[in-house]
Amino acid sequence: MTAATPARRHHGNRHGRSEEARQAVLEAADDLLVEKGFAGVTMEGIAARAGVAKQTIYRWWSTKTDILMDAFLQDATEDLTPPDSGDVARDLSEYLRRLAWFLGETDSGAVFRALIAQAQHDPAFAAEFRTRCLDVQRARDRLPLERAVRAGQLPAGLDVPAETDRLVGPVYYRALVTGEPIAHAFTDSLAEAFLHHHGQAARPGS
Amino acid sequence: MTAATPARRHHGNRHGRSEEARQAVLEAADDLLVEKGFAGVTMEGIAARAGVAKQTIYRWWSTKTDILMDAFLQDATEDLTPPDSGDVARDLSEYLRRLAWFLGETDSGAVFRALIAQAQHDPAFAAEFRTRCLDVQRARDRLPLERAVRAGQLPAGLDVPAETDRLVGPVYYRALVTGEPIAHAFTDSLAEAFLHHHGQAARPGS
Amino acid sequence: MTAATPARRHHGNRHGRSEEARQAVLEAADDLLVEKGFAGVTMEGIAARAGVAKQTIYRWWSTKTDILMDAFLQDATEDLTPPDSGDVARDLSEYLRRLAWFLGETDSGAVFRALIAQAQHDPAFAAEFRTRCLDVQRARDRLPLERAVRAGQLPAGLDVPAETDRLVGPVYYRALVTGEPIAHAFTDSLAEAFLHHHGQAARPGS
Amino acid sequence: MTAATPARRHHGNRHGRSEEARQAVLEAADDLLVEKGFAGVTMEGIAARAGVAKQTIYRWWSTKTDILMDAFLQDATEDLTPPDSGDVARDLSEYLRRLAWFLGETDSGAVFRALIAQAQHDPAFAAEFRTRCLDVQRARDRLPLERAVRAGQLPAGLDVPAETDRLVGPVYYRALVTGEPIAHAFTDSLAEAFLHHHGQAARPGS
DNA sequence: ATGTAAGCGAGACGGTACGTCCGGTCTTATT
DNA sequence: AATAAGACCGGACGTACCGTCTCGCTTACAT
Repeated sequence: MTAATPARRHHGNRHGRSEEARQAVLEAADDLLVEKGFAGVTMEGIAARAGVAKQTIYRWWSTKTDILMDAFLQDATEDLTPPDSGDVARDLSEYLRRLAWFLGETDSGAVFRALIAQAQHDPAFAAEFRTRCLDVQRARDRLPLERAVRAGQLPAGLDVPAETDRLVGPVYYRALVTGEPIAHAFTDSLAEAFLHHHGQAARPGS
Repeated sequence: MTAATPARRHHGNRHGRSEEARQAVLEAADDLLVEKGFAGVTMEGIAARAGVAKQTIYRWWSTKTDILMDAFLQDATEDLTPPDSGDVARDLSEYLRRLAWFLGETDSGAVFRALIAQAQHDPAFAAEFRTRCLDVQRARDRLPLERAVRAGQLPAGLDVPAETDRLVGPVYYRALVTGEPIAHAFTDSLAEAFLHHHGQAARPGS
Repeated sequence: MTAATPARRHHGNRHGRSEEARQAVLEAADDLLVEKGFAGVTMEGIAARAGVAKQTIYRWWSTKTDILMDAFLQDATEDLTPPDSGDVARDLSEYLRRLAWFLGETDSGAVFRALIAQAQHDPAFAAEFRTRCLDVQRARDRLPLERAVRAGQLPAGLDVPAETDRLVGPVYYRALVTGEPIAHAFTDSLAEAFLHHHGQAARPGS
Repeated sequence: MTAATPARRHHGNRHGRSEEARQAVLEAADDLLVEKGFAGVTMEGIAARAGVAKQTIYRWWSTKTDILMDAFLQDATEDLTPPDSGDVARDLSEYLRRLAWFLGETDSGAVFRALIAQAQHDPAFAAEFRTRCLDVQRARDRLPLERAVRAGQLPAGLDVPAETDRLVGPVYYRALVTGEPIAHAFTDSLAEAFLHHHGQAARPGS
């Protein structure tokens, strides 16, 4: 938590909510998802594991997916930050590998997949999810290409959002739809084909 | 319904199940999904709308997603058949357009997305879903490239499954993750980039 | 249960409810009232102790007091039947003693007091309680005087309901309001004063 | 309350409790009981209506019935004071009429009935209620007979408490149990029978 | 033709989780 | 030191579905 904050420890308080309770809820939700799967994430279960009253949960979140969104926002950045070596080829390739790992192997990635799944089931949630979570994620996904354009390594007129979708799309597809493990060869060749198509020769020693 | 079977109308039957009940259940599940969303699809609701006893549903299906899988298998082929004009460029482009439309606009597509979503939430279901539904779908997705290879329009050594994933991945990504409408320009340029990369010049008049 | 009915034992049934569940609920409610007091009678507690689902309770009863009414109706008659020796003085005296014992000492009496209490708190309940329980009880209370009138031991024009209230009123008052134990002397002198006032000399050997 | 205290309006106070808050709570509880019935009297509701913090209530009262007891003690005396004309017959008859009206028609009477009801549900409360409220009330109920004995209008050896219970018992019974309206004829004949039994002829012109 | 057995609509059952309400406790800032 | 405000934990409320069960009816085959 905010390291600056000294010992907290309070139950109920006129001014503001309990940070302790907030953390406990987010962690409980996260843990339950990983341990028992999405169906195992229940409001009752979260409350019990977090040692928190249901009312406290409903005071600050409206649904369990709302909680998972908060948990995701708190954790995702740690696991998934695009590298920035200055070399497009290397950065792109590395980022796609990292994205594949994030989506398929990490706890945050599991939360993310659960949220995307829920967005299929519930349009209202989908809208909120896109605003609060997905836009952040997509901005991260665009970073490698944006940097390369700024650095002059890619043409200035490049349609970065569309090109990003083409690059990361197959990775998400594998993670979400086929569920296959994603080998480095797969992501590397995605990067290579992209750079080749845009007149950027693959680096010899890649 | 199996056209051979004449008018049925029966309650109970020693030998074999009621085709009437089967159809009613599949349609009820489909309708509920479209009308009320995934959360609105409940066993009780299906039973009530189909005019069928819950026990009859449980006799033949184990979960509501099991029902939706049957509904999908019955409907999907009608909506999504790859074209076969003999021209790779034209067929590929057309198929990607059709896939985008299917995933984003049709009722069957909505069912498909719901099933993919459920596969995120439930690994056991995921396995069954992949065997029963996804493999069929992926086979369909591979058809254009497979035909082109057979016809000599693409190199014989092409890794068709991987290349297919790279082609359709961005379409699924748009449909499942971003939820954006998918313009023809997007799918067309996917096809074009693919053909260009494999030494197949885009047709002049495309 | 109707002793004639053979072995029952069923879970769910198109035709009619489970007698087993019904009994279990009534007994659980009764037991909880005696053991833990009125506040200890909760729908959850009844369900848990009866080994019954809450939904099953709500299917047949609307409130916990509704359950207690059924429990009362089933048990009260056993504990409280007016004697009929043919001698007014003896019967009246005996009945008042028995009534005092019933209200103050028995489990059924405790249920009855709880219901009267609830009737103070809830007018809608009061109406139903009076119709379903109290009228039965008052009819019982009137029996000794009615028999005496029929037997010619009391004047034919006697206002039996009003006289009954005057007789039993003090007993209920002691039981409900003061909570004091009710000595035989108290009820006996009630009977004696009543008979004396109506020109009926007290029996010598009472 | 303490009429001496001047105008107030304060939040917090170094010296003693807020008389304002006390009054507001008692009135809120009273009003809620009359408006919404016993179930509508909740600590939260009282606090909200009185514009008082829950903690303030809990500082001075332990339960909502504790509040209602205070409210009763504050109001009851106003509504129910035994008359003292010097004539037993008249005073007794008048007091029973007044008691019937108090129990059945007044707001204080409604509070009193609610407290008696609660005493059925909760033995601990019953004990406190009898000490703090009921003894006062019974003392009031005994007054007419006590005065008559002192004035020589009734025999000196009369068991006043028991006789009082016999007199008022039927009135409480009608008010609490049957819920019927209590006609003057009913109370008058109670008084008459009592006096007749104790050798006191009814006054001719009553 | 008739008995038997499987599938059927109906619906009660024991459960789990839902989202809400209230009870009582605690902390904070104010007066 | 007492107050208004209100967040906190706990637990009962009444509801919605879950998946299982029993029931009595309908039907088609196998006697």
